[in-house]
Amino acid sequence: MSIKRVTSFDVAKKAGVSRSVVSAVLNGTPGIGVGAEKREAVLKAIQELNYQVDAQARGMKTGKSYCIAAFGDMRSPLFLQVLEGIQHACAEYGYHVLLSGNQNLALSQLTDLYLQRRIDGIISHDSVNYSDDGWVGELSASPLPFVSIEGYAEESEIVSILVDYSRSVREALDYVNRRSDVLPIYVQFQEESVKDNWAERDRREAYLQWCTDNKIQPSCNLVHLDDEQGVKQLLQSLTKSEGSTKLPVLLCNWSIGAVSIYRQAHRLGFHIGTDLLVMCADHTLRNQMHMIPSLSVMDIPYVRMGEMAVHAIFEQIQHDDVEIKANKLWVNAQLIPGESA
Amino acid sequence: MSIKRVTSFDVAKKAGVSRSVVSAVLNGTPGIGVGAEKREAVLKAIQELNYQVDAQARGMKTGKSYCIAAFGDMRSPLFLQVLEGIQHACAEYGYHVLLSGNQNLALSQLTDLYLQRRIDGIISHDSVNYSDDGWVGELSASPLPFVSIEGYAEESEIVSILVDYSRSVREALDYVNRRSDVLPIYVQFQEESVKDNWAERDRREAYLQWCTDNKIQPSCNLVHLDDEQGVKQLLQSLTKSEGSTKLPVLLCNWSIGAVSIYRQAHRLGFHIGTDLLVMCADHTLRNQMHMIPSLSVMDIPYVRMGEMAVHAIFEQIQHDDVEIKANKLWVNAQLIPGESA
DNA sequence: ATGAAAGCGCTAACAA
DNA sequence: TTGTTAGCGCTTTCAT
Repeated sequence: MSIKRVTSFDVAKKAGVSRSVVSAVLNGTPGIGVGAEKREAVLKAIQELNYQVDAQARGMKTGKSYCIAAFGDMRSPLFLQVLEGIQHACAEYGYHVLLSGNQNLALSQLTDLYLQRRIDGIISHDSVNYSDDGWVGELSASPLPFVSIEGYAEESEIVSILVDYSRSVREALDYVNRRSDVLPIYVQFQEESVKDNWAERDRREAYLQWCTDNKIQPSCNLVHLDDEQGVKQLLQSLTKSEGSTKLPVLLCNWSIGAVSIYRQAHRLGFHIGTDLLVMCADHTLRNQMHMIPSLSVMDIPYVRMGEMAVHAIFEQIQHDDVEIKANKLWVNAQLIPGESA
Repeated sequence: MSIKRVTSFDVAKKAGVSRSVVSAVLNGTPGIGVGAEKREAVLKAIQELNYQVDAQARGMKTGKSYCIAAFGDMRSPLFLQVLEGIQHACAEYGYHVLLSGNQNLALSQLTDLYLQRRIDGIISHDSVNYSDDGWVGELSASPLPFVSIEGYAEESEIVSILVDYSRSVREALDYVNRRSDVLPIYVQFQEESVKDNWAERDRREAYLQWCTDNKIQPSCNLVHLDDEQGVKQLLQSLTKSEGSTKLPVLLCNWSIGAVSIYRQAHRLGFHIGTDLLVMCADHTLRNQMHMIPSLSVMDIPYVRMGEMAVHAIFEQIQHDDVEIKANKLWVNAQLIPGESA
């Protein structure tokens, strides 16, 4: 037998009231008034006994667990930022966060978690092109609130927090364009596993549109992430057109691409920041300060996206009456200037 | 009223047995034999009804929650690695992870969490010099299993997972020393907020001892992290002694220090990897691949440390009989070679 | 080997 | 306004 737990009964006894009064004081149950002195007595007893409600017992009654599950790729540092936001926002609601890395846990198993733990909601950090029809189906069959971060962009049923990538590109371009005579060149790095998706399209098209608006001849380059030769050739092509007085600026979609560019520039003897500017439209690698010279990037506010997801979850929890509303929440990347552009 | 839950009663009814049999099948309760056919029937009913035990109800009976809490700095990418290990190992035990960032939650509040949620254990990711006497006291008063990662090194009561920093330095030195005629120079970066601690001492002393063993004149340098001048002077001092045929190797305690070194080397026109080698005795920044040239580092296996912490927790849970045992578990850093050394 | 029954601590409907 | 009571779903004696 373990140590005796302090229960609401003990509190009630000490305060000279019944357990329901204790419960009412704790939960502020509407429709039940509690006299001021009684309330004081209860509060005092709680203090003195160091009473804490048993979340499991409470959950048993209410059918809730006061927990939300966070699901994402445990190897991606971005997920930690998301978690930070989730944790922070949940704390405000008195909720806790149950971690569900997607290494060994498939999304479908989350349904079981829901059944076992009575999770009150799920926040999933997905890749930008992610969408799972099966999951959408399961979800619509259950009353479990769900919010995706970065995923399900084209699935209007699902609430998701999305980044306005078009805008991030425009802001980046406006930033580099503050210097006169720059020639922005877009570099879209690609990876086998990541197919073209709306985010890449948005960025590319924002670049093209911006060039049109600013009467600049666009140059859009697709390069595979491992393709060192490709980057090298791109850099060399810049030298050829050196006749132009314009300062070339490489704007790349992923900050990991900057590593390749720096590497080749280093080999070719180009000085980034003077011969050539570099700017990244995202900051996935979080290497802004680690690059030399430091990188100018558009930082994506993952922490805030985590917080927003929590608020969106609670909106679903509270208004379970079906309202017509936009299920997509958009956030903006923020410029972090560095020495590279 | 929400959707009716499938309970063990439903399963029992469908299988034509009583609830206790269902429970016995589920938990393999010792001392209770269940006939083969009955067992089959129960299993089949569970399948068909898609029954899942209610963790809260179970927890209520057993006094456990099948959850462990993970506590750490949500802004440090290292913590995510730890979480990955924790999550992974917990899954094997059928446990879940409750996240407790230390942003808004003080360690003392964890006690409340324990009372509320009946947490079965706590894993805390601490800084290397961390130790909180008050917490040690609270802990000894409660039966709550606790394991610290990187903290409480000098607190023999507490179980902690620690890194053998001496060894990481020796391995790094042996690695650079494979080339003939290198001159290893130790650089200890310092930060206001981080005082000298056992880990720094271990590294420094391992360096000095190694130099003695290898009959090399040691050079141990303390530099403040922001002290660009200091790094610059250090690099310049290397040129002066250029008369020596030895290739200087800077071994630094933190991989963040490499950024400063690269930056100054870049300014002074030194080529890292040829004029000068650089090696880091840890990999806190996780910038191995992002540096140009790529960095040689000793990587600390935080994922595994997380897993080990979970195993240590379960050892405490299972053997609650007090055994005499070593409370400190040591792990080794692993060499990741790069181009810098 | 199996079933009946007693709670775990809480909340909410109801009775006073 | 306050106290009584009936479960929530499970595990675990204790009888059978």
